[in-house]
Amino acid sequence: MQVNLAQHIQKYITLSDHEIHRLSEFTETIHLKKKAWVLQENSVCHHWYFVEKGCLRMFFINSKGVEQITQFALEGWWITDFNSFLNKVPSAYAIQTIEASTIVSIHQKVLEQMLAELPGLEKYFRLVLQKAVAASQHRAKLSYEMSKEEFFLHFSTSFPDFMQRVPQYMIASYLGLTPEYLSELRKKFS
Amino acid sequence: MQVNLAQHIQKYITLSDHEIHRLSEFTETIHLKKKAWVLQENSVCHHWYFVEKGCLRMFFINSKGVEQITQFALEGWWITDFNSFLNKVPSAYAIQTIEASTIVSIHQKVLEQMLAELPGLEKYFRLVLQKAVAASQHRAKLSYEMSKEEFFLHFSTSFPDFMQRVPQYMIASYLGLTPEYLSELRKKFS
DNA sequence: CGCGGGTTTGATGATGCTCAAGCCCGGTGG
DNA sequence: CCACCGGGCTTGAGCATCATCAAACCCGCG
Repeated sequence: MQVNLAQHIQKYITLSDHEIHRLSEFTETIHLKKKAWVLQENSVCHHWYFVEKGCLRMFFINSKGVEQITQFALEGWWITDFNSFLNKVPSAYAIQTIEASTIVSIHQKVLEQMLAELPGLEKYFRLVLQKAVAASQHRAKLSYEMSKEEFFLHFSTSFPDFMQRVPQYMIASYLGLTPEYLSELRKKFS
Repeated sequence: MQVNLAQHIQKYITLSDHEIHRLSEFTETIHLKKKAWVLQENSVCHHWYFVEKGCLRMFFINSKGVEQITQFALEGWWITDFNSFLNKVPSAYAIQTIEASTIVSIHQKVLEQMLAELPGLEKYFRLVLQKAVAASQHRAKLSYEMSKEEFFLHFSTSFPDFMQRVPQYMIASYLGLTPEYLSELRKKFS
């Protein structure tokens, strides 16, 4: 699966040829292999990343020294640490590829320049952010109303393909449960 | 405490007199008393609400029939159910005032009209949404890394004034713990 | 073929919920 | 002005969910 950024934008707004051209100048397309670092912990996250192909994870190291995944990003998703991105403070997170991936990166300052020059793009980013907030509201609701068992079941029936795509311990981390307990649940529902 | 919408916008972008004027025509300012309904469960949430004064809560009824609060909105915050707002589907949430409040409401269609006519405002909403995503990332991180006890302590030291402002059972609901357990924690740290 | 990361298994235990009861206190009606 | 009422907060016992820890197992890869 492959998602081109310009095509993705055109699902939300119409772009002129000029805009498409300028877009490619403001952004940088990067090919990465498996387990490559996109963002190191403690460095400022100056970029916002769009996944054209592959899969990323964002995580931090918790007080017990364990990697805690807070987000995945698949084809067609944007990802960044907004606190670091907006306030230029060191990020508490790391971002890493799970598979070989192609991502489009845009620097925070360049984003603002681009939007100043191509204000028509503002709408696209607003719409993308609206969807992101909708998604995070939905996820918060699920975590309020479901037990870990229900959450696991919901996730595995909603995204069976994704379950195959990434290692179990990453799913466990994202779902906020231990690999041992995930294993128990898998057994229970197999 | 009172926050005027136009002033709030001007913390992010500059507005012309014309824009300020048009803004007031596209929006509606509403005065509500305590426990007034802003959004009823199962109705479509056509509006996005800005709190000028007072305090709102957004909640749903969980499988046990208990109100589960997912968000508060204080002065200077926007609130809506984005899934309902964007997709025009009935909302799973209700929104209600906690105190007598003044809110500014904008209809989804009117928002799009307004932004088409006043594209300079796109940037404001993008920035507001970026901050909203940053906040939800932060909250998700806290819920991953903290026990309920730590989460309670963090919240009560971060927002001591807010703890006074709303009933305890609402704080408990928002923090995802039972009133009984909150009471136990309060005792422990008093 | 052996190593090592990932997964499984099972015993033990803590966190935080449920349920039932009592208490406190502000509001309302007599 | 007082008695009562009821919503919210507290207390405590018992218990479920899910984590921790240790060990074994599995299997792909060097």
